Amino acid sequence: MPANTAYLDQLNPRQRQAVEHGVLAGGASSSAPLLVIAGAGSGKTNTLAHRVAHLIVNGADPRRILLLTFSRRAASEMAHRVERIASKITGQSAGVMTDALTWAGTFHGIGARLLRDYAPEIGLDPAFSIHDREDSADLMNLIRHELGFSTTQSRFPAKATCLAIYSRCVNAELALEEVLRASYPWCAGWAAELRQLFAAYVEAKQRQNVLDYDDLLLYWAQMVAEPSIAAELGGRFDHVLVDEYQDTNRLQSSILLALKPSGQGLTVVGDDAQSIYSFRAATVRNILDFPAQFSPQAEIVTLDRNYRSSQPILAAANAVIELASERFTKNLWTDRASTERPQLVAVRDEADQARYVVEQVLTNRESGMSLKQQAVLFRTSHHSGPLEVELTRRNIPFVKFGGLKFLDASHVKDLLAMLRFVQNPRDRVAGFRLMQLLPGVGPTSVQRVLDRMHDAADPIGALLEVPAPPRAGDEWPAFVDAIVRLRTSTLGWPAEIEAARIWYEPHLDRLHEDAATRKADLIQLEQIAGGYPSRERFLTELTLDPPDATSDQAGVPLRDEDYLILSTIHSAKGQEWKSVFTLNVVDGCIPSDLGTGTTAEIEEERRLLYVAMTRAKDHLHLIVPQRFFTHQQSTTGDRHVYAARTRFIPSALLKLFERVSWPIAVPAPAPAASREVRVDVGAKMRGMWR
DNA sequence: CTGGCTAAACTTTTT
DNA sequence: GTTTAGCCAG
Repeated sequence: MPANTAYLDQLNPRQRQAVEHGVLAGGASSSAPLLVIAGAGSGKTNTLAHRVAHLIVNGADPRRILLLTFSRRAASEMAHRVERIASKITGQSAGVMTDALTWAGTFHGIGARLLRDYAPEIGLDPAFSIHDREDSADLMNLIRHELGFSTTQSRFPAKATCLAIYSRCVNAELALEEVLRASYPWCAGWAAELRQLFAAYVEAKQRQNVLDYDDLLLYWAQMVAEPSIAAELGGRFDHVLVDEYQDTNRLQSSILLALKPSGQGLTVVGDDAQSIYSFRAATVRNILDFPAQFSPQAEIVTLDRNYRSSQPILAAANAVIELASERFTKNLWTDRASTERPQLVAVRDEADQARYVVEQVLTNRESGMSLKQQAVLFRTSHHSGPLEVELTRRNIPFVKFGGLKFLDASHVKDLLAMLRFVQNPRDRVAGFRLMQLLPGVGPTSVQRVLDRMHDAADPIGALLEVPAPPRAGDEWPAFVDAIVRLRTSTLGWPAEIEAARIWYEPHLDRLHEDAATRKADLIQLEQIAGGYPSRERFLTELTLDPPDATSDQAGVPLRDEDYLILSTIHSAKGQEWKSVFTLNVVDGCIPSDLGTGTTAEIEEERRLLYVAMTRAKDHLHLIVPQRFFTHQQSTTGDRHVYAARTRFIPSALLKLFERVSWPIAVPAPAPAASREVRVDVGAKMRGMWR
């Protein structure tokens, strides 16, 4: 043991137990696997970081530690913390150690790396490209079309639905019929066609040398189903640690089990009360079944002391989750006393809700709380619409997490398709998108060209020889030339992306009215590209870890400034703020209208509210607009509906909240009759055209 | 065959 | 409000 163990004294006994579990001097770990049940705000990240640092300080080789987190952001934050702790312990810069902590990332990111490593041994071309969700849906659509399912009598499920069904089968390790019955009953009649579609989809991916998100896990799982590879891979890592284990799915747990069948050196951390990703096939069974999978069974350490929230906030959050029909963890406790109860704020409508938030945020700032210490959370991305308008109007900077991404913009996707096609000319989705940018080139011409490329041993050679689409004119040779130049270029990265942009810009001008603003985005993309060492790394990592906030696209200048955080509740996982506002705490939003089909779905919505509430340290506002305007194409035009407070806060819980109405007093409008018409503006306007 | 048009359906959370 | 299938002129 190192002489300086003061860092352990800062932990509470349970945390310390989790950190020290099974650690022997020399980095050996000789005991049972470990499950840490870590409630919200219980110092989970800190504990995990201490455990990693403790392992390293005691001689574990950081290059032989596999750290799986939920997002790349979480991975890099963890690496940072480990470094800070380790340098404190050893009294020197521990950068050397933690730079070696190279196997920290998401399941998907690590999977991609391992697959490229082992590609030759599993019959995979290591130059594979990775499709994001939209690319995958596009490919699904191409197949759907080829099979003639797009012109069926009654409508075939949309491309995104097909992909969602496929994805669920894969991630939940369930049969198609099972998934259809449980989650997509309205598609049950299409089972045979869907099966045919999925078979063709898998074949197409293999022919085109592309992998989708699910493949990164699926190939990994298949790879370690081969015992010799499993043993080799498991032997590469002395310690495997998994964060947010409640949000992993069956496939991910099979991978873990294959890597570490005895559980030796395995640590998982999670909280079933915060499980909010079952739509992605995550299952709390992973946590519940974890201990008994091993012999000897895993040791369980529970962290139930909350260091984040004030007592009244925690009391309210506990009360909300206590009503869950099924629970496994205990209530959290804290000694952070406060007299301020969380507020339940009734406002008239969404516009008032936006005004209320802005007013409160500004008041907070005047009393010394920076914008960054405050956050606004919501169930779905578009709930923040009116607030964004109000913030913009009042010149309050904000950064939004979740929702529409920079990479979804069509011009950005166009440019990326160009790079992807250069990287992997067999990528049909990229080719389809790209060639149709040319004037006079439509689906039929593209199909012919891609078919020729597909049949050839050398696709680029085939591209050079294929007859130009008849109406493409000069643009065709220019396109082919651009592709060839990029493939053979000595420009290097990131100069290459600039060359691609220069080819693309005339098309952008032709296709879009607002070409100027779109060009600015492309310059932005080029700057982001500069941060990656190569085209391949750029494409892979951008797909797996897209810049998720508008801050990333605004780049460096914003980083030092103060701004308000807007985030979906999902994207707020693991974070905390002094003051938290939650929008639309009404039935129909939380729980979402779309998520009230089964009890399991409703329970997940309840946990979602719990997650939102437990993000707050000192001040929590749950806002309840009384009235919603609906803009559906109802026959009578726009109407409003009255909303009720969320069912997750029934009357019995109201005593835990302070109830507020805003605005406090509505001044009575002057009666219209007392006002005389002084000028008939409408008549004047009509007169202008007579 | 392409590309512009209209009508109608769909609408969450994310690696 | 946005996407998608289908129609039709050139």
